Amino acid sequence: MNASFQILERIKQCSKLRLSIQGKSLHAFVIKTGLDQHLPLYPNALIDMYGKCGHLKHAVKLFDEMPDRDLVSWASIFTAHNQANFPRQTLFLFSRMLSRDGLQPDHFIFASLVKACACLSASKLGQQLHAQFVLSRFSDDDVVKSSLVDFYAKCGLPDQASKVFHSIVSKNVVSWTSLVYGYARIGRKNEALELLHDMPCKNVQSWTALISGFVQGGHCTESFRLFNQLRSEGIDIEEPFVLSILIVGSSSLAIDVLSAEKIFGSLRERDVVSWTSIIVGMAQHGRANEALSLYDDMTKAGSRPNEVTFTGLIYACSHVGLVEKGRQIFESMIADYGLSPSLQHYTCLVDLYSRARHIEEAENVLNTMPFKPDEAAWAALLSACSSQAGKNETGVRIANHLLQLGVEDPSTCVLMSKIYASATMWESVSTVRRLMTGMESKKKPGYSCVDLGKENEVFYAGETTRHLMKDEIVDLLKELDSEMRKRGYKPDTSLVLHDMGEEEKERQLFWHSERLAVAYGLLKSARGAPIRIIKNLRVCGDCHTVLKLVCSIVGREIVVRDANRFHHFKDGACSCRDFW
DNA sequence: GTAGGGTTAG
Repeated sequence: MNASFQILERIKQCSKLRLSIQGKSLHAFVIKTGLDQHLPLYPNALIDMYGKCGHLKHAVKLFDEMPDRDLVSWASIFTAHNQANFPRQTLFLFSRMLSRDGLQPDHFIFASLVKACACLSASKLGQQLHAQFVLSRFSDDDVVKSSLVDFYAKCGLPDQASKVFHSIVSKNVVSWTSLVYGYARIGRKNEALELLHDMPCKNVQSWTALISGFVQGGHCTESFRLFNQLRSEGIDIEEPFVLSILIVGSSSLAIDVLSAEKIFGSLRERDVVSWTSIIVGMAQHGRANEALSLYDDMTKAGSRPNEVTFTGLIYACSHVGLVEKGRQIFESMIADYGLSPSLQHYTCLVDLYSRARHIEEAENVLNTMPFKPDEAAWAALLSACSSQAGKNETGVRIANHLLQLGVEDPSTCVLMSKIYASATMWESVSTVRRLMTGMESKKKPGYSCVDLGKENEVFYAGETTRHLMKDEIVDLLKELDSEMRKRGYKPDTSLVLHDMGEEEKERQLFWHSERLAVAYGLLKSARGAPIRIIKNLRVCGDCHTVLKLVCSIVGREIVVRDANRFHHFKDGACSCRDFW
């Protein structure tokens, strides 16, 4: 019996230290010696070990072969999926746990489920779990509470996070840090800093959480100011972790002083994450050639790219129409690096082909890839069909398919409606319009934030805006409008949903938040400086046209980060090449 | 005495 417990101890060590090779040989040993027949608690410890060492498949295999699974088995398999970044699968498996094994969650299960919800920002489900947890006999558990703090922080609900936080009996660095992150993410700087100040146990991670919270929430200027402040106070934060975040932060601002390239250049040691950060940053800004040449440097420097690196690279190729290069990179990822492409990689590949108008190839990828294509993947192809003459038949087929599948993104609806309209399928057009009206009522209010370095100003859509400089803003927008019309601009009202006259629809467009923000930026920023806008939703088609015209009329660069990507408007064109 | 949970990067 002693020997069994010794083996167990060693398996635990392997989990903890992520020693997958030793773990595997222990597994082999257990089978060879027949210990698996006697070993108590077999194979939960092995499932945990495989999960922690990143061998999800092995963990799942052992789990599936188990005749009787207990809560520990389920908790281990949930953690394995969370760690492999499959939070959806965790939640799916939970429903199986209830239905198949009839087990009720304990505190371990609650914690891993809440974590999955946090990863997905699944606020409704997470709150349901919270309610269930409160009613359970585990409601005193501090770790679950801590996971809830993180969950609310990631969902952008710091007040809820704080409520749970204060109910924690023995608060530790994890619970504190989660709340700091929550405040930072939503831009509540003073609260974040105060909390950090009061924190008895702060470490490098806490500072990092603060900075990354600001970056994630789009408050990039703030994160740099903080970074400088911390440096001047002698706090040791020059570790690759923070710098990687700052590379992301600086590439989302496209600023000069501490630009991503500069930070990257100053790194003493470059790991796969810092290389990937700079590559992704370049790719997002449409600077594909720089991204590709950095990739060359990376491999020459002996750093091994991973899945995320490849996402960035294919994305980069896709933006400049380097179809062949993108395909090669995709293949090299599998053949040279032994990585298995995820749904996201396939979606990037579809995007690559679609943007280059290689519609058959794109459709072929969708039909043969080992994943069920999601809405984003179909939408990439649909977009190509709608902008290419003669591809309407394919477009209609895909739109029909999407209609059956269920659509969630209004921009997909816009594409579908375009396709149906050009096929004169009016009945389908109105079906899609009805769908969109339903979405409209659920839509978050759109806003744009103009970043002027020292200050930020947020604008919401609509003429009720009560801004001190409203008159100046409107005058400038009118002036720009008439100049744009001289250059052939015709408002595209096809995306305005409300049932109203054409003129009224144009008025709606005129008051879109990004225009107000750009006008204010033009009035307030230093001459010649780029105007930087952060928008919570996607830029609409009409605003995209307007911004292209405005940048050439005023001779200024306009950078918009919307919900999906960056748009660099310069000399009448956009870095997204009108495909977003 | 035995196994499972929560913070920060791309």
